[in-house]
Amino acid sequence: IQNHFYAIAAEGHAKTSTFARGDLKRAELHAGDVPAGMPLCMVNLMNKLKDSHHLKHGGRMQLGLFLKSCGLTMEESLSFWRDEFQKGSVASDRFDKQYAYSIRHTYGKEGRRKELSCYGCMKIINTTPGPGEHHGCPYKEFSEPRLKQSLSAIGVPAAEVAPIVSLAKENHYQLACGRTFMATNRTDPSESSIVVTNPAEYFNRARMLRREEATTAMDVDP
RNA sequence: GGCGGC
DNA sequence: GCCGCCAACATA
Ligand code: SF4
Repeated sequence: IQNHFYAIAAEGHAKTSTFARGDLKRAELHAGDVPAGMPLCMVNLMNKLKDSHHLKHGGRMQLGLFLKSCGLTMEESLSFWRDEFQKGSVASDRFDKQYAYSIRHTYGKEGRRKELSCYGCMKIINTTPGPGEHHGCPYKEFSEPRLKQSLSAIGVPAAEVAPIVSLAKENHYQLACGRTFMATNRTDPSESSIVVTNPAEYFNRARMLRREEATTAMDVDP
């Protein structure tokens, strides 16, 4: 038996399955900052974006819908992408013509007016990035040295890197990702393993845990 | 990125 | 070259 991601929702309709909308704010993404608690696939896209000031279509979809589910409003998303692309070779007038419509569309403000939500892990894992693309799941796509380096970079303790890489090598990507979650968050000790199914849920739950920790710390030290 | 229109 | 429209999810 493996603990599922929603194991905490023991109550009647505590309802975490359709993970609550996150509360990520535009200000947390300033200056190319990568907010703590993001899964490796999204950290990777954030880094590539801040590095090259651009992402191909697949990357924009994967990261854009993720940020939306993390809580960015449409205005915040437009601001974020416009500013980031503007640091590269896409001036704001070209951005408005070439990229803004698609963002409004995912927020249900154009065409059929239907909102989209974050890709699930299955879809991301089953997508293979081509040359110059950085979407997809790092636990599947990265070479072993690169995965090790990336895990260290997001704060996984040295002793935890090997077991995670091992899970990834056995093609247990979502388990590897769950183990990374456990290695970088104060999870319930009763959880022996975690299968990550959705990146936004990963992030929103990481923030919940950090918030809980911050408030309990304040209670102890008033 | 795909489809479509001029 | 200009432009519009689309995709996701879980759930019964
Ligand atoms: S398992 Fe899911 S969340 Fe974790 S890196 Fe892969 S796709 Fe992203």
